[in-house]
Amino acid sequence: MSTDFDLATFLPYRLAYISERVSQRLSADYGKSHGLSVAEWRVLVNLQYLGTASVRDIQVYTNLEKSRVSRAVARMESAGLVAKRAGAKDARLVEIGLTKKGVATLDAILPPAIKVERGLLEGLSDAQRKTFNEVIEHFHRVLDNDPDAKPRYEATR
Amino acid sequence: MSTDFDLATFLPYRLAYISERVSQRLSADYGKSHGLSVAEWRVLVNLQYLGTASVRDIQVYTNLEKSRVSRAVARMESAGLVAKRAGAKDARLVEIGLTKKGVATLDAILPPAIKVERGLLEGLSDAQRKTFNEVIEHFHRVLDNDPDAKPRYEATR
DNA sequence: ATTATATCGTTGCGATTGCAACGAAAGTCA
DNA sequence: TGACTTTCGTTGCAATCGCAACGATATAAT
Repeated sequence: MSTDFDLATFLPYRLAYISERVSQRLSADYGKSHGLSVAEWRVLVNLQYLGTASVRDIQVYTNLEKSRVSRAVARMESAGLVAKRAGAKDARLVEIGLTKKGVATLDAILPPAIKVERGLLEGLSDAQRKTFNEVIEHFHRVLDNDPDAKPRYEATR
Repeated sequence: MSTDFDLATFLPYRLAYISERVSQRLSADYGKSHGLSVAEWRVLVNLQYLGTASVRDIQVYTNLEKSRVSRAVARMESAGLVAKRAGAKDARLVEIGLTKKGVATLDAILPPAIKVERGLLEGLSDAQRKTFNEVIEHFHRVLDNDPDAKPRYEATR
């Protein structure tokens, strides 16, 4: 029977497409200039926000799979951007923090990213921005109540 | 100096996160039941929409890299979902079309996907939906005018 | 016609991914 | 204390990815 279906107007596709495009634009800055991957970018940014964090912390905040975080951190350690040491209280945890070089990289990388975001939001009214955020939050709530969806913050994945 | 920066409120991250979550929810349906990847799902859906298409057509419509399309089509051919034959007019092109099995799979896969979309959009006012689409379109326009962004439809990539 | 250029689809390659399994280190309960 | 369970981070593995290079075909230029 196959109903006529246009991918271009399909919400999940539209979300994926705009998301990819924005992400690609961001990495045009931090990828070229500093050779960072998306995962590494997210980890870097979160370390600044969290100060010191375990792999698990980062995993939750960045919504990245834990082996991806682990490997991103390993690469960044080799690159001298972060430092790792065994947890003081809990030896299972690893305390990860930014090095000076990491902070410097962050300071070089963050402004252009913020600039891109500003460029995207410019020209929108406050009402439009507000509604946009409300709608996204609505999507999340729908998924929160959907047993087949992944939880918003997942412990182990 | 590192300004305080919260990833959670950063637009590109919010887009990536909701997009991932929705996509994950979708594939919970078509992935489990039919073993399809995201690429294969998009190709399948577009073949129904386009009728017969070349790799290049699909590449443009689905916004997937061409080798990804090529491999997705190859896998789907092995699975008996699509049929390939050399182009009649232009021998460089490949004419790809759905088989009966492909159509049947599509008919099994599309309704749940549409249902998920409906669930997401339910509870929103028409005004909210309209604004949401306008905002996304605005993002695209900003990127269209950004020389560092990837074109909306790219010829070869 | 011949040469040069462009397009299409596939494939080799190295890198990255997610998943599952694992050892190490807490935590729980008797 | 000792046995069992849970949590944390890493790693092996197979699958997938994007990029670049390629052969094949078509188009353009002279």
